[in-house]
Amino acid sequence: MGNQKLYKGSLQTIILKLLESNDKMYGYEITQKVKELTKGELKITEGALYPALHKLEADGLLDVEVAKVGNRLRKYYKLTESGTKETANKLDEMQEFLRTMQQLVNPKLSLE
Amino acid sequence: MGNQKLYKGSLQTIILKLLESNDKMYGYEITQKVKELTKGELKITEGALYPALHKLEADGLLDVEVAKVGNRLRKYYKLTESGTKETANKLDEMQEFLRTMQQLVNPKLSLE
DNA sequence: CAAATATACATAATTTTCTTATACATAGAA
DNA sequence: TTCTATGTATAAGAAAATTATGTATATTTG
Repeated sequence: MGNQKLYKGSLQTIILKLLESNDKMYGYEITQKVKELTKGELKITEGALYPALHKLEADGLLDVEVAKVGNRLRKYYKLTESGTKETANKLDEMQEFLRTMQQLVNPKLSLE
Repeated sequence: MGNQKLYKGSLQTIILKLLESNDKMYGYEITQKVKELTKGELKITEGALYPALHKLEADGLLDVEVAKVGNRLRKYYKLTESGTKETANKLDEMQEFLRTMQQLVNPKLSLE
């Protein structure tokens, strides 16, 4: 907590992208994967993650499948068909955002 | 309206960066400059812009100077000393964000 | 000349998306 | 046995937008 350098709105994109790469994942696994990929720089908090997963599911972008491992619950999420499409859209939007920020922050680069 | 592709939290950085490049600007001018630099892709709405300017001013990052042009008001904003420092911080954070997103979205690239 | 558009500021209600704190429960390590 | 890890969840509140108005002057266009 407290070290968040993420702009708001990017969490959905991260979740979707991870599910595109990893087929199915559960919540806790996502938090660990993000920590690993960013070498600890970024920590996804549960308070942000679970509501986001629930929303993506409610919006029909994710399917959920409950598994019991030992005596504990896991909820595996995977992309639906429309989730796969939306992932592509979100990634495009992110590229667009990066380009836009580049134009604003370093206009010289876009002249050539 | 409606075409916003900005992640929340990036508007402050944009404003600060523009003021770093242009010394002093007024609100409407900022909206036009952003439109120009992004070739119309990005439109800063007043409902976001003016509260953001007021907050930056309240936080001591901007100074304001009211000018009368014809019969109309203009409020010119410029960076204070601490605003200049904060601009550097915000730009660093943005670079950090870009790197983090790169690690998450295209992990292959960060291997080399 | 009238009407539409551009210039210029502002705020209020609402929504989205976080942070922070709390809660519950099992499993493993110290 | 206590601390940490694993695993999910929600509630209160804050931050930062969107959307919709409101007010006023200046300019362009039909």
